[in-house]
Amino acid sequence: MVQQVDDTRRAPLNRDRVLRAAVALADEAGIDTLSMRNLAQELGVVPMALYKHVANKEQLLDGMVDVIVGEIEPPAGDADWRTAIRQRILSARRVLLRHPWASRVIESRSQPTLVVLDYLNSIVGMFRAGGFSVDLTHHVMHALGSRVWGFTQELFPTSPLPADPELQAVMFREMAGRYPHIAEIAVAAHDEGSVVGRGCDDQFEFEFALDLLLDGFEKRHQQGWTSTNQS
Amino acid sequence: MVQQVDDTRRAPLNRDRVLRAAVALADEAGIDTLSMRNLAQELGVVPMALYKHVANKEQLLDGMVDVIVGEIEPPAGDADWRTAIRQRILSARRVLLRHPWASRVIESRSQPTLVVLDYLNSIVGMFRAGGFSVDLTHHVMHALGSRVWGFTQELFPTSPLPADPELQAVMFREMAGRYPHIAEIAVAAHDEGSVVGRGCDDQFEFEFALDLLLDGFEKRHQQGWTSTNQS
DNA sequence: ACCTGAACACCGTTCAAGT
DNA sequence: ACCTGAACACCGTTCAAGT
Repeated sequence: MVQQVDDTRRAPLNRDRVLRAAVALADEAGIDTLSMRNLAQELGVVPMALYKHVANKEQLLDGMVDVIVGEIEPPAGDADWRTAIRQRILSARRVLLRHPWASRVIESRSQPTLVVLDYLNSIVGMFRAGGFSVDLTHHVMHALGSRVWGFTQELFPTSPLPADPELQAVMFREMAGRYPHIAEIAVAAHDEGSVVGRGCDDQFEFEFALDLLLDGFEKRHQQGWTSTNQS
Repeated sequence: MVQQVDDTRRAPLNRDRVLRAAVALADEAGIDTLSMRNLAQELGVVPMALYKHVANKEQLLDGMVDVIVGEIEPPAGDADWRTAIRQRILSARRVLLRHPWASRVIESRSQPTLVVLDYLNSIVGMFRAGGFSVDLTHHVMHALGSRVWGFTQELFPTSPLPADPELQAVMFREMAGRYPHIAEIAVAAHDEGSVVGRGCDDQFEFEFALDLLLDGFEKRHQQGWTSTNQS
């Protein structure tokens, strides 16, 4: 039995097994726990054995992003540009929600991989297929920014509230005194009448901003906007 | 002379001197070079001496963000909400461009400091003063995201092009073959007729996206949008 | 030729010994 | 009581010694 476990672990390593183990480790233990040393231990090999399949840690992270991109659904062929892009981005978002570390890793990449370029190229192509000019498509991709991956840079990560409800109330009263405007919109986050902000509906916020952007894209497209003829 | 330098360095440390030295070190040598050990050396003290003024490295980074926020211009009192907010955000952007490490550090914070809350509170207040409902202001702040700081999460940092123009041409031809849509919009980045994308006008892209968002905010405000009455 | 243990050059932070 | 050197528990990666 122990022998069998050893055999499994000693199954020949390859790049794919390394990457999948890295994704699994990051999913389970968090990205901070993902070190070359920990990953090697997880795979039952010596740390240096990893360096035969990835040149260094940066390339490991690149490969992990590629695994994630592979999980994004291909575009629905029949829909108009707006719904097709919307669906694709929301699919990317579902993938990122399954892998909470992924947005941080994506942000940290300095060079896109071929797989990433494929994904971006296909999104760009969807705007072009929808009749967008090269010029407008360019600016629209910039405006989308990290939202093509399905994530927004939040102002600050939803700070976990203290468990003690009394302490919550104290914190909230302090907030309301010093930061009345923030307190106001924190309460507006939900309409169940609770006094304390319990965090927001991230999905709603994401779609609100995405649709607002798509509205603007559509309008400029219809108006024949170009970077040189704008008012 | 040497004595005098030593005296300067041994001037009593305080939190402010530590933070300013950290900002200066990050500006000059990059955020990766900013370690507690390097910072201490820069200040001519032993590493552990820093821990009397900041609890740990996280708090040092928090303090550095506070320094940056202090450089953002206060709001112009007389303008309408749209121009006032626009000006403020573009001021924040100029600050961030002076401190290239700042956006990454801001993103990495897990709890906003009091100074950061002050800044955000004042932005929220600007929407409220412009007549925005609490509800709409809430969603609008989310849609703005990191743009209230004056930065966009780029899809991938402008990868420095190889110096060799011949190598550039080869790379571009490969790109055009594999990623025709990306190649197309890369060329559109500028109209000087060069074949190779030389990076984009970041300021133009930022303002394009910001104005598109502000347009959308204005429209929804005028229409009396609420999260419950939307079509 | 392949594999890998030890070592290198770093981290942030703890802790106990020295003043 | 204050200050600080040494040490701890980590990193990613190099390199040379062992098979």
